[in-house]
Amino acid sequence: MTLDSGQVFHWEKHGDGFVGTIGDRPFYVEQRDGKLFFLGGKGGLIANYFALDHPLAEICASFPQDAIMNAAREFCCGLRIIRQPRWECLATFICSSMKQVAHIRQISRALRHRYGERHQLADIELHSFSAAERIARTSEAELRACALGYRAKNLLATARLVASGEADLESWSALPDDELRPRLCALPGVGAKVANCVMLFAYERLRAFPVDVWIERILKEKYFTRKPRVTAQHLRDFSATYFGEHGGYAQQYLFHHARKTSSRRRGAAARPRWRRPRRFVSASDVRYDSRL
DNA sequence: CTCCAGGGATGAT
DNA sequence: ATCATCCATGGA
Repeated sequence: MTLDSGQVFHWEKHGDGFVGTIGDRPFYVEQRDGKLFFLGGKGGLIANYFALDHPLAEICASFPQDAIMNAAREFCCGLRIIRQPRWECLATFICSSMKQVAHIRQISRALRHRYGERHQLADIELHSFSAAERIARTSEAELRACALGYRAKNLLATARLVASGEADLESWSALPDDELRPRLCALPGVGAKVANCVMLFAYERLRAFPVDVWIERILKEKYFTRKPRVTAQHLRDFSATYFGEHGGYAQQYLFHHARKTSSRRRGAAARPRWRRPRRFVSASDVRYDSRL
């Protein structure tokens, strides 16, 4: 559920699990019987990436108690906000504007296969995400060949700022939210929404509350029912306070629940419901399995 | 076929 | 501050 929730776009289904890279290390991961089995690299890296130390029960308890939030909380049981590498997260969300999740995955794949490093894991071939330095050396025309469209110019310009060190994404982790956000928004192709996504998914700012078309629809239809003319300012103030200290988590639960249960998706209602695990997977549940 | 998607930059009120 | 328009592409 975590890897299919629209926060990260490069993990691909393989057998009963997923293959992908954490930084520059290839992994296969598979959740089975309340444990997380893996192949490749070290378990500690996985536990950190999947944020298995986040106190999920406490976080979910901090969400507001209302009908919409309760439904999302139950539907998304076990979903975590993971710790993504900064550049990888920033680059993919620059590419995300006016794109469906399925196509963002396609763009991520095109960039990785063209500019990422190739890895071998057992008989599986996979590519890590393209370094900023590598993308900075390409051209806008070449990026457009990856189906980036008008986003190519922004990705290239931001890659060059990051590669040159002018935008030092790692050192920015020490900044408070109200200084980090304007730094991100100053990058080409980064506005309020993408900045909040990067803060939430790559800087562990769990209050950051990205408002995309789905969340805006939920806020207006469910929380501001029959109140036309809600200003963007009002929506910002509301989402910044109402959902509490882990507002970003709440936002991800609302997003994933809405996307997976939307009546527009054929057969969504007939889909078998997620079963609540006996307890959340934690860092002590990570198992290496060479047979995988 | 049509509709719309995890938006941002720019310029006009 | 709020709004209109343009920007490319392909999934549903």
